[in-house]
Amino acid sequence: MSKNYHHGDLRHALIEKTLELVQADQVHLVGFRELARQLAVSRSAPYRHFPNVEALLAEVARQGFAAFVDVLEPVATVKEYAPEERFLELGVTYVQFALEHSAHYRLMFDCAYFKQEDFPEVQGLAARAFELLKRTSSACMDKSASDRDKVELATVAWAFVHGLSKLFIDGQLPKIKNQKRFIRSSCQRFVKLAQCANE
Amino acid sequence: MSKNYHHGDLRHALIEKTLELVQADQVHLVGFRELARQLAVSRSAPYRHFPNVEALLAEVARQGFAAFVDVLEPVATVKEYAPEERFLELGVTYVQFALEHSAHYRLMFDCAYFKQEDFPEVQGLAARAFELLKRTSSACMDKSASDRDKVELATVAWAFVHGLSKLFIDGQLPKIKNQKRFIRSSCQRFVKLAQCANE
DNA sequence: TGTACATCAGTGAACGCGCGTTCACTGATGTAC
DNA sequence: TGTACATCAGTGAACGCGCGTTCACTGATGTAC
Repeated sequence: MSKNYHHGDLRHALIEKTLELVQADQVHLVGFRELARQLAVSRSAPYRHFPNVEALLAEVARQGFAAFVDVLEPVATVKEYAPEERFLELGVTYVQFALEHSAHYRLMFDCAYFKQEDFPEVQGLAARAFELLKRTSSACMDKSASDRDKVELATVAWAFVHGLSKLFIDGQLPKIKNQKRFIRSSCQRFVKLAQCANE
Repeated sequence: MSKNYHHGDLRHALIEKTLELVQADQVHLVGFRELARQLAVSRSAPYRHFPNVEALLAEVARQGFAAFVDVLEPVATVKEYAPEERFLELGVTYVQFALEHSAHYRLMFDCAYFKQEDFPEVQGLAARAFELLKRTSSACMDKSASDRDKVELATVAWAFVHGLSKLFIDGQLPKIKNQKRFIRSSCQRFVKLAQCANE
């Protein structure tokens, strides 16, 4: 494989470079010209792999969601856990994924980058993630709980983990010493909420 | 005041138009040229009022934070309320402000628009808002609670209201029938959490 | 094993566009006398 | 009350820039015979 002409795996390189720029708070630089420049490739080369920038961003988000579901699903299905334990671990896993893959997380949930409705595969994966959350939180409720209540609890839980992730990622929190410990303990507080909801 | 030459209050008009575009999910259109076009004014007119677009966005955010603090502060200082009541009302007020002023809220908390560290006045107002939240949530805790615990509870509360606001604003929630009622009831659930934290 | 050919991935020039910003200018407004 | 002048807010032409996108092209790779 020649080093000068055929890049080898430009498609993959475009995706990686995009993540790198997002991570470095430089989304405004994500564009075919700039990417081509940074990858030392001609301006028009990216068009071999994506019809336009939006499609590239959507593909990155899709991969992010796929990885997200892959990480959450096993946690949501551990049979040995009690419902509250599963709920807790799912929350912790959610926030940790967001922090470890912050560039992905940003692209996944910031509607400014691409129109989710134009990419049904992305929507499908996002819906699966929410379903996992709903199923796991619902398992902590009384069997008599209405579907409306279940959706509400899932939404409240989602708001919490999403908000926490966003504040961390955007650097808006006052410094916290032991981040992992903080995430776990705040999620623990949160699970109690589900128990209160039954009362 | 001539209608054709002197605009009258271009500064104000620029701010309003910016909010209008953000509200309509068209932040990408916010720029001096486009604003000038929409306000039927020459390209260079905006420079009479702001040195650059970032300064305009920061000013809009500053006004947003000022209004935010103005709305939260009275709620946080109602003496007739019990601590838990104040905490609850503050949360409800927070989310309602975010939804009623969603364009402002976006500019206030999305770090992509301008560098907050370059605008100390904005930072100061943001810090005041967090202080209000911290003071109000702390009042619900045992007197023996450490400052660390107080910051933690405030952060958890912030994560929740911020996450809920963001999900609503970005249209990522499944449809909810009675939005106001939902906000109140989920904040109520949340306040119980503060009580649990004392146990 | 060698050659001919199809295919694929990247090139580089070119088009048109919108942006930010500067600058000498001018019309409108307010103020001093 | 009227005039002269300073000041302010907007004009419009111009500069340079980076972007997305198209298009005819060519070098590299793989495959069939």
